[in-house]
Amino acid sequence: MSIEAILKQDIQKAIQQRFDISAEDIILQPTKKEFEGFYTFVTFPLAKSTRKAPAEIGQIIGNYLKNNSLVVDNFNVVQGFLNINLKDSTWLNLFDQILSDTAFGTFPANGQSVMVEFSSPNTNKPLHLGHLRNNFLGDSLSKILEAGGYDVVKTCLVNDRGIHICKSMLAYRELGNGETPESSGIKGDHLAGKYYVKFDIEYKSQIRELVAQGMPEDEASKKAPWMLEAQQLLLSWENGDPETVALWQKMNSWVYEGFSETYNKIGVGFDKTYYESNTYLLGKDIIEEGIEKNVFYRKSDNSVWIDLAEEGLDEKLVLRGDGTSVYITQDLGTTELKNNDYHNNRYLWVVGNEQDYHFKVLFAILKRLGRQYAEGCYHISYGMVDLPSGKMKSREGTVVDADDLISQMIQTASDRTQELGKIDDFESKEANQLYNQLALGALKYFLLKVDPKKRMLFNPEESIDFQGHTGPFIQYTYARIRSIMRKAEQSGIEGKLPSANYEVHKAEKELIFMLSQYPARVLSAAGDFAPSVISLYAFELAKVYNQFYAEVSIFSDPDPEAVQFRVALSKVVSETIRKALGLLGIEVPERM
RNA sequence: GGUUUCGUAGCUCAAUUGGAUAGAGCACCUGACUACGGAUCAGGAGGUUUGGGGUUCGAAUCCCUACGAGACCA
Repeated sequence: MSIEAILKQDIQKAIQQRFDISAEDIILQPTKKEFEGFYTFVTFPLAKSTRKAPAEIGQIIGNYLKNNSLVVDNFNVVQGFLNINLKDSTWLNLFDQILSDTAFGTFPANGQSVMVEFSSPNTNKPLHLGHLRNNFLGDSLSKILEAGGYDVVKTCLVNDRGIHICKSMLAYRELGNGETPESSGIKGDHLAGKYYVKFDIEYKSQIRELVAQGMPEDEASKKAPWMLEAQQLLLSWENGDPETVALWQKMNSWVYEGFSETYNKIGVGFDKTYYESNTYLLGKDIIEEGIEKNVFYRKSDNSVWIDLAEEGLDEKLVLRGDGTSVYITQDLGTTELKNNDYHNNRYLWVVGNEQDYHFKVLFAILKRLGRQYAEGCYHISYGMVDLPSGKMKSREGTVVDADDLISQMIQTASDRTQELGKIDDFESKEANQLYNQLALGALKYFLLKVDPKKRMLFNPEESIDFQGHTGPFIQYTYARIRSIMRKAEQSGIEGKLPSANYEVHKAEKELIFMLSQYPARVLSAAGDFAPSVISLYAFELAKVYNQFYAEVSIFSDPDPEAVQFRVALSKVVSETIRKALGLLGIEVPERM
C-alpha cells in the first residue's frame, strides 16, 4: 500500500475512534510552501458533524496520528488545516518503493482500447502553428493514455478532396507551367499552398471586376468564372474524369511528401490513416436507416433533417435535397467505419473548439440511432492559437508556417548553444541532433504547457525563450544530472538507500515528495486528457531538483551515505524527467 | 438574433476541482562559497481575480446581472 493510502486510512481511523463518525473519502492536499509539513488535511467539513471547532478537530486527529500512525512524525494545526510531517524512516521507505518500481509511472494494461484521431490536415496547404498544437496534443495524449494502461490506436483523417483542393488544382492548371517540387525547389505542400493562394488572388480580382460592372458582391462571389470552374472541377473529380483525377493525384502526392517530412521532423506518426476521398460517400446508408427508424425525416424539398430540440440543440440538416452529403453525414459514416475496423471502447477526436457544436450533434445523432459506441465518443476540444496581432488567417497571410517556425527555433537553439560554448567538442551531426532536440523541446513545451481547453497566445519572441518555464530548462536539468551520473560512475560511487537511522535533509524530502506524485499526475493527465498536467509536473520537478542541487552538496558531503543517497535520488529524478518529457514527445540530451 | 466558451500581476500562464496570506515564468531591481554545469539558485517589487449582487464556516472557482472578447448556428 502506498504511504498516502496508509495516511488516509489512519486519518479515517482517527475520525472513527475519536468522533465515532465514518468518513468516506479522505482528501489530502500538498501543504503550501509557507507552512511546515507535506500533507494537509482540511477539517472544516467535519465541524458540523462533530460539533467542534476546526482547529480542535485538527489537534485531536493530529494527536491520534502522532501516537498511533506508523508513518507520521509530527503535525501542526493552522486554523482548520492539519499539516502532517512524515518520519524519516517513512521518507526512506517511500523512496525505496519508487526505486524498486521498475515501471514507475506506467500502469498495467486496463483492458480498454481507445482511438485517438488527430492532425487531420487539408491537402491544399502546409501545416501551420494551429496544426502543431493539434499534433502535439494528439501525440502526447496517445502516449499519456498508453502510460495510463490503455491500448491506443492513433489515426488521422486526411481531408484530401473537396472544393478547396479543386481551387489549388485549377490555379495550378492555369498558371503552373508544369512547375514541380523538383523544378522549383519548393517543398510539395508549400507548392500546393502557393497555388491555393494564387487562386484566391485571381478569384478576388474577378469579383472586383464583376462588382465594377454593377453586380452585387454576394452574387459576384458566386458567379466569378474561377469559382464556377472550381465547382466544375469538383464534379469532374467526383465523376472520375481521368485527367482531373491524375492532376489531383499528382498534387496530393507532392503534399504527402511534404507532410511526411514535417511529421518526421516533429516525431509524429499514425497507426492508421483514413482518406476522405475514400470515406466521403459513407454515411448515406445510415441516413436511410435513420429515416426508417423515424430518427430523421424528409422535408418537401427532399432534404433530410433531425430535430435535436430534446438535447437542447437545433434542427440539423443531415442530407441535402440533391442527395449530396454534408459534413455530419460523412462523419457518421466514418465513425461507423472506424468502429467496424477496430471495435474500440473509446473514440476520441482532437479537434479545435470551433467544432464543439458539430460534435455535440454528431454524438447526439449516434445515440439516437442506438449506436452503443456513442457512449465512448468524446471530443477533445482545444482552444485556438492566437497571435499578438489577433487571429491567424491564411487568406491574410498572417499564419505562422510550421516548417518556418521549426527552422527558426533550430537556428535559435544553435546560436544560443554556440554562445555558451559547452559542446565545442561535438561532431556536427551530434550538434545538429542537439539543436533539433532543443528546438522541438522548446516548441512542444510552449504549446503543451497550457490547458488544452483554453485558447492561447503565441508570442514569437517568448516562445523561442530557453530560460525559465520552458522545455530547455527541464532538458538542462536532465543534462546536468547526467553529468553528475558520469562523475559518479568515474569515481565508482553507487547510488543506494542509506541505513534506517539516516537523517533525511529537507531538500531530500521535497524531492522524494515530488517524485512520489508522478504516477498520480499521469493518471490525472489521462483522465482529463490534459498533457499540461505533465508539463507542469516536469517543470516543478526540475525546479525542486535545482533547489536541492543549490542547497546540498552531492559529492563533497563528509557522510558517504549522504553521497550515495543523493546520487540515487538524482538518478531517479533524471529518469522521471525523461519519462515525463517523453510523454510530451520531448527528447532529453546527455549534454547541452 | 439564438447557442456557447472565456475574462487572474505590465506580458504569458498556474491555482490539486469550494480551502490557508491567489502562485510560477518573462520583463524590472538586488545578491550567489572561486562552483558537482550560471540555459542555475536566493531575494525584492508587482493583485479590489473585468464591475456589481447572491449562496456559506470559506468563492478566482457555484448562481444572477452588467460590460468586454472569441467561437458556432443561420
